[in-house]
Amino acid sequence: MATRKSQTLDLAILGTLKEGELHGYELRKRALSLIGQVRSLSYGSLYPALRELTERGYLEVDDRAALGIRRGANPRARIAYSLTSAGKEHLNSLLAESGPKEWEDDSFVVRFALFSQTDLRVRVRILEGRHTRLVERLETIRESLSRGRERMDTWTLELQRHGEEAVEREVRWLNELIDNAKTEEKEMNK
Amino acid sequence: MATRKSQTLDLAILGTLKEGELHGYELRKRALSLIGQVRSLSYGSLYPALRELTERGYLEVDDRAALGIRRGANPRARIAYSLTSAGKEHLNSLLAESGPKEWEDDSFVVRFALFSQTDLRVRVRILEGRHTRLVERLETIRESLSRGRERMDTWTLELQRHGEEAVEREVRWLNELIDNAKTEEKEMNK
DNA sequence: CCCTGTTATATCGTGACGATATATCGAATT
DNA sequence: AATTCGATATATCGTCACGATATAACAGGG
Repeated sequence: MATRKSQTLDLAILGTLKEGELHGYELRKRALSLIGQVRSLSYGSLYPALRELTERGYLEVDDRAALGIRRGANPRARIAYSLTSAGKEHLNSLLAESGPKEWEDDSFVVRFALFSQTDLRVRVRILEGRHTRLVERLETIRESLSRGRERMDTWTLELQRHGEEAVEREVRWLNELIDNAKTEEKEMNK
Repeated sequence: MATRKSQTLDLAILGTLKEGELHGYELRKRALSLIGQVRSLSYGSLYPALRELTERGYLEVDDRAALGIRRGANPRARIAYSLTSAGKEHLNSLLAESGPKEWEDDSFVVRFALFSQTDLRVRVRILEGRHTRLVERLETIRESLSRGRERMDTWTLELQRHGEEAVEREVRWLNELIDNAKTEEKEMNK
């Protein structure tokens, strides 16, 4: 059994499927509207993933259309996938656990898009993790900027400057979100 | 002979090597300072690329250190790579030609970082190409924003909003750069 | 009743890269 | 002077992700 890696893709699929059963084609579109900004999602990744998640018991297949016959022959069969209860559990544990590379662009965006299904405390943890990561990146950039200053190519410099700005913006954005979340947290504890 | 695809990597390597001979390890660091923001560059990609570029005659190897003996056995051998004249030509043609996917993040960043070696007219073309591409992306985002409005998840919405802003900024940035370039162009024609 | 575009599932080859091995050197640390 | 440790440096291999592509059914405009 081809063991895939990317938990990110699993998350995206399971998270999208949380709101009801879907067939592959539609699933892809929905998932892309979540994560399309930073990731692509080709069928070459999607269908193998769907198959494996089914094998593992996280997904259930309801293929009324293509019952039994002509597997793999008839497109337009509309094979509907839905979460099993094990699948829901798995989704929850994925949402709660902190995987490796949790703060990478891909992973963060997916987790963020699924925030409405995520516990408030976990949300804060994810936001803060991303924050730390970005501040680190900012330091790296600034260091390289001050180190090079005179020696560096004009255009490389300009690129770096622009990159710095973008990261700064995202840090500020995160700050706001973290503030909001913490306020919300306090109000719930009252 | 393993034929690689990515012209982007070729560009990065040749462009970095334009300023003088380097060995792999150092080359990687320099190249990363150019494109590190958007791309990673692992040895698993770098060394095969170096080998192939050498085979194609674009690179020349000057391994004083590891002359003849113990190939592949001795690290620290400091194998220095430098551009051949064919390599310089190839670099120039890569810079001038418009490859497929010219406006992807990766490709654009590399081409931008090498602007000091790029003809002014080509610079403008690249900037404008990138501009069009981003405006398209912006339209897609906006469309999806207005289509969903009420129906869409709060967090997905917020993510999209933030993404929109980032793209808008980059468009403005490009506008400035294009203006500058065009001004420069006119002054040269006087 | 074509023709074109969209919906839909599915697979395959391969290129890219993470992980890892190996080894040397310089500079602290003891 | 011995020893540790991190940085320097080259190299390869297995495998995963995905682009490209095939197939075909359907809707609807002309």
